[in-house]
Amino acid sequence: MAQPEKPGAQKPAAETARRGYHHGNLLEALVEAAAALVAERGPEGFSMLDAAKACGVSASAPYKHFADKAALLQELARRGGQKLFDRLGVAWNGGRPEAPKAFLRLGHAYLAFAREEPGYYLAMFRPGAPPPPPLDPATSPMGAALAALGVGGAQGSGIALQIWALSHGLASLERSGHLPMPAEEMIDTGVGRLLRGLAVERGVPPPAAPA
Amino acid sequence: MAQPEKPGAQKPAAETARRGYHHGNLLEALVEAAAALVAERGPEGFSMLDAAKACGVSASAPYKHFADKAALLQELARRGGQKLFDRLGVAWNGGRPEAPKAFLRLGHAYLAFAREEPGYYLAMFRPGAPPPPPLDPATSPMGAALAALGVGGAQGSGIALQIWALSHGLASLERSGHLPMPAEEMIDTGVGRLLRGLAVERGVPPPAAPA
DNA sequence: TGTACATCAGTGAACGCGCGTTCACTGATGTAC
DNA sequence: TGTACATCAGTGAACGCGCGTTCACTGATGTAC
Repeated sequence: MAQPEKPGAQKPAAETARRGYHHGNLLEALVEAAAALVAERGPEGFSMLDAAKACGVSASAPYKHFADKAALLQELARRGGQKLFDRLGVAWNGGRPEAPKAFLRLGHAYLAFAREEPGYYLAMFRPGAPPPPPLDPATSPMGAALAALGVGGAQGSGIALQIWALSHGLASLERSGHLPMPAEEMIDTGVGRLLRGLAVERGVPPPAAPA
Repeated sequence: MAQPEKPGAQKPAAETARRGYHHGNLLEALVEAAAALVAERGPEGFSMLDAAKACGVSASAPYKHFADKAALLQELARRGGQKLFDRLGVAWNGGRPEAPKAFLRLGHAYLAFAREEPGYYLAMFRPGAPPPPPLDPATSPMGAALAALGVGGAQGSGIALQIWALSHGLASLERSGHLPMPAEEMIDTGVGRLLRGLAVERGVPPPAAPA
């Protein structure tokens, strides 16, 4: 499944470069091309033919690597989950053990992912995608992330889910052009308010608003 | 544009009922059919032919009322904006002048709209939809709503936008099956926390958590 | 009340297109001897 | 080092389909006289 990168094999602009009859790394190139196309036109606006064309390959070649179009999109979503999971983990660990800082970084990482990897992001949340078992750590990336962070499941205060929902909403609204101010600002004040609100709820002194 | 309802013209299951050569209210029926189809299969999974079929009409009939497919989807989004605007207004006014209550109702109304009118909701926020000028009250439904509520624009505390983003995120995550608990619960505690956090920020006594 | 006519919402056949997918094939690669 | 062969990632022609859209038409409706 995982194609190890050969040491000497640099490939800038991998999609268009062909090295002869065999492509060499068509599977990877197809995923990248799909991500770019989905980013451009949305999950439904992309076609197998376009992906093949972007890789400089005949229309039937992709079927040597993916059973059908749905399989390619699913792989895109799967990888998106992995990428997001990695980013969230780095962000969280970079902020621990200060909860406010960690949660803030989590939100920023989420926004950055949606912005920098729109193809993967859209593939993950496309309408009609097979819904994962809710927050099952085995299949849902956020489930895995939240579980790994020790804040998942239905048993907690819900603060992690609220920060996730806020981030997700901001990312979506930014994408569709509805936000009149930078999403980062909204995350900063929003996460601060959620955490301070939670502290008040629990009767502990609320953390100060960060600079 | 607005087709006044004839007093005696009851129309249960309007789409399928034909009264002869002329449909009588094809435009309305097409919009309703489109909403149902989009709800079922997503904004890209619906076709003009399906809409026509659902109305019991030939494939070319819709073009007497809409220039093309995009025009139908746009009309769907426009009406969705109107419906949402109406719901939000009712919710807000039903909670005023108590801000916590009003904001809570706002969030619930948003969730209810996404749940009960998924066709309109998806049409409004479909990827690739022409982005409205950000929160322009003239064209953006939320812009109009927020402006009417006196909380819009970039000048405020951003609390309205945060509640919107939280609601939007929860609605989207619920749709895609990612939420492990009822969205209403998350709204209740989330809005409470945001408002209490804002109060702390401003140095005023925070509102108690509602029952 | 009856006829002529303008209007216009519908029909249905036809088009061109792009897409997903198949299938028999062929060229390149690597391994066995 | 050289030849035979298995493997398999590619080709390219072909298919069937559904869709968006057009066009000349026709049936129903309402108004003028």
